Amino acid sequence: MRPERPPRDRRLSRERIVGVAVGILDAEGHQGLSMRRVATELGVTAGALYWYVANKGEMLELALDAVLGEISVPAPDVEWRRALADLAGSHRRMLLRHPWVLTDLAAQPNLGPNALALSEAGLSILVRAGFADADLDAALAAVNDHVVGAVSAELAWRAAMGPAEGGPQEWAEQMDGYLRRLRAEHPLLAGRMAAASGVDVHAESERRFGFALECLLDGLAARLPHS
Amino acid sequence: MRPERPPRDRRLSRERIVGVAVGILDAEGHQGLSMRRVATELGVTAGALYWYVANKGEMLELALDAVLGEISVPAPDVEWRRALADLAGSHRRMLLRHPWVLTDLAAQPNLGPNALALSEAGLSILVRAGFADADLDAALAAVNDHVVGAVSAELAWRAAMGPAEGGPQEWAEQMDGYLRRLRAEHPLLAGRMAAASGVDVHAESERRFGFALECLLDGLAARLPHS
DNA sequence: ACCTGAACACCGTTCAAGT
DNA sequence: ACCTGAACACCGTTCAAGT
Repeated sequence: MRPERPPRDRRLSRERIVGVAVGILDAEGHQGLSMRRVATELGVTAGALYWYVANKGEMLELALDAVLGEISVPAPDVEWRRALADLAGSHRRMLLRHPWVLTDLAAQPNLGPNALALSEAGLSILVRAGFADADLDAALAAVNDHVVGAVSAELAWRAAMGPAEGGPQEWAEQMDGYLRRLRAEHPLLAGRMAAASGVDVHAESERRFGFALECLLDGLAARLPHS
Repeated sequence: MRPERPPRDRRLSRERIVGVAVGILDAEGHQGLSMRRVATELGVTAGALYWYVANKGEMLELALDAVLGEISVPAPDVEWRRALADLAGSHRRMLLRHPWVLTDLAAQPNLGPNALALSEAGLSILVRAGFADADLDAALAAVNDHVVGAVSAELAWRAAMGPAEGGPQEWAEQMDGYLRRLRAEHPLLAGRMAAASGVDVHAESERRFGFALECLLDGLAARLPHS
């Protein structure tokens, strides 16, 4: 009990900065992240960060590449369809852990070391499958795009279900009136929303993710040069 | 020449507000949008906006639904694969016109009238194709996710190519050193990047978009109940 | 080399007060 | 009903000055 806390490296560093940045982003999203907040969390003044980082944008780039490192690359002897599905699954789980990444992906160029390693891993799987040249690029893009798009939709769905404030009763009444109007103008959608009201968002999202991925893999397999 | 300008409705309205908001977002992205900026562009004080709009978030929601209305829905007698491809294409072009939408889609629930109409249109095409129940949802999600993911990747690519400041010479030298290091650690990626250096980003993005979409449609067709 | 403290030019939002 | 003007609590970023 002698030292109140272990001194734990009072010294600043890029690593420590992006560490707390990722922590804040995970907990509170982009809204909660400010240079001043990161600084105080490190027991330091805002201006001090600019010794290690050019600006907020660079800090975000570093945070982005840091979490890209969490994606696990399948072993090189796994069959290509399985390997691609595993890679996509790991990619998806990482995006669900760090939802703020999606907002960055659309804007930032994203050329950090982990991003490059990830692309190389995807390419090697598709080369093993038999793809080459322009189709190789298109195939990798197809899988990556599906992951990004699917997680984007899953998060939006979760956010739409989230604000169940005022008890489920008020929400149900509000939804009831909403559905009644909907049934008149958009009958198909109303039917699907009614069917979706009881499902587990997480499980259903995972099912849809797999469904589209299998469609995609079937389509890719059919386009293999000599098969 | 008598009146300096036509009086053009000095009165504020939700419509006029989201109109200039969309204009600013198109021209300068999320970074350029502020309540104060919108206000001065309307010749008014920032506080005045709060009479028509609860906060910045609501203004963004309205802007999002406004541009969703630009997507054109194919006629109900078009064959389903063609109809789905047309709808996806129109969706894609709208996202390329308003890149800021992608940042919103990941966060905002997006349940405005135009969003609902769009979902209904997609569902009706897939019902016509023969899908039902859970597969119907998954099929629609698959197509939408592909559009969102593909445009996201296209914009990131364009942004990465964009900052060709200091002349193409400096950029080429920088890229040269980069590629040399890349060739050692990531040979496949280095090869693809070299091959991509001369291509037209717009045309190649469109090709990849179509490639993955055809893969997806093949996969969907194979999963039709009785075919 | 590394950090503080203060400043600058911004934000979103609220709200009395005017008309 | 609709808008102003001022205020509040924030931002990112810079930069002299300290150590």
